[in-house]
Amino acid sequence: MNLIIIDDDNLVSLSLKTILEANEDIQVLEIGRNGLEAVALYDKHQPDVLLMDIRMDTMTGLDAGRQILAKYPAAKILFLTTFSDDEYIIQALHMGAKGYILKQDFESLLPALHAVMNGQSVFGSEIVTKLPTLIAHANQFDYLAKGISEKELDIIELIAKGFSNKEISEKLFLGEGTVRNYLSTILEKLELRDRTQLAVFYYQNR
Amino acid sequence: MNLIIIDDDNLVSLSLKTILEANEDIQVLEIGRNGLEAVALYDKHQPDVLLMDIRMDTMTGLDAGRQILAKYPAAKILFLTTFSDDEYIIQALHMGAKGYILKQDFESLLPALHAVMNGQSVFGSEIVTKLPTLIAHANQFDYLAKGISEKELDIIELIAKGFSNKEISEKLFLGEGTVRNYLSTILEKLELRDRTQLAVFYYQNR
DNA sequence: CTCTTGAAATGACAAATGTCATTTTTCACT
DNA sequence: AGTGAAAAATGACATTTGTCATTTCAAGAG
Repeated sequence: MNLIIIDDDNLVSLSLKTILEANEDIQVLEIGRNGLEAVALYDKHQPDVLLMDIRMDTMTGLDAGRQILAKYPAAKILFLTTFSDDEYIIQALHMGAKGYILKQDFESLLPALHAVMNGQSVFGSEIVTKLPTLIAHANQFDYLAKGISEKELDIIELIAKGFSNKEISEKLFLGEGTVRNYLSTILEKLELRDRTQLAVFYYQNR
Repeated sequence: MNLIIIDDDNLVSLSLKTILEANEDIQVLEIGRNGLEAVALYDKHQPDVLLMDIRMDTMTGLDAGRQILAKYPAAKILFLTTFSDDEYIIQALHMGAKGYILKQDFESLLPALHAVMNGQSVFGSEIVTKLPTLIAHANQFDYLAKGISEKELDIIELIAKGFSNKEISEKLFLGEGTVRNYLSTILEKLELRDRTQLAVFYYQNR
């Protein structure tokens, strides 16, 4: 099995190489230090599996992965992560990575590699348990980008829980009319018509 | 590595056993034919990994898995499936299964087992790609169970898209008042107060 | 044919909602 | 203290929404 290892910490790459090559059927073709090198090296060798750190300086592992998969859709990419970088997991999944496991977990690496080699996807179990909630929190709509203030966001969230203007005004210590005004501007900013559409929007963008 | 295999098709179990035991470090302790036997056999042997079909006659693999995990939280259960039984995947995940792979995929089985043995979770890649949508569609609320009719369901869906009563009445060729009446009874059945709460309910239960 | 039943409609009403122009309050800044 | 700009409130208004009692209509059962 041919591998390429990418990690910005040379020590990590080298120890991985040593550990893995102790196994006779594994060959580490080359080692890279960042996303750019990952793309180049993949192009050069087209290894069976690409073992890559996710957070690196020059180019993140995700970007590199995307580029590689664009060119080689069948590429098998296994991400290494120091601790569970929650934010990246979904993206990695969505991108088409074959797995996501902890660096520390030396013994797991070998079987994981074999599994990936055979077309499976492998995830550390801590990660799998988190998956449902992670997916839920992904794809968040960026309200702030649309010029929506903190207070407006509060109101959006309360509407998305089904509260009436009156209830919202009480919770936020505002006049009911004020809440109505806020809602009015929110609707305008998001180009929606009424509170129900707002609730729908809220749930469809997350 | 000690295994127990559960499958209602004896032929499957036996061929699996043969294939796996060709590998010297694997022992199949015993074979079972349904969920009940799975629980009993797990109790008896407490194997390293339990390899189990998901859909079986007497007791489904999921139920068996749940019972086993209740008693042995560290149990490693790897589900086998004929084709991608979409409905079960989420449940299996949520239950704490260590994996979910296709029966046909003989070569994958061995590395998958080793990965599981080492604390990873393994999934066929077809399954991983589906995951996001699957999770979205899981947890569907059973409207029919609450005595909600087809037409009422239509209306719920339209409200959950943000349409007004007028718009709904046009789409459904009903009077606007009729739509209001329908909504009224829907709200009562689901113990909600207004259309916004209905939309919220809709999105939170799926 | 009549009776029953359920779907669809009507009309009337109170309450909630959304819009808009205007005012009051607050608070930071000089 | 005085000024300007947000933030919050007010009041008036049209519209939508939800509730309820009642009516209409069609289809199937007897």
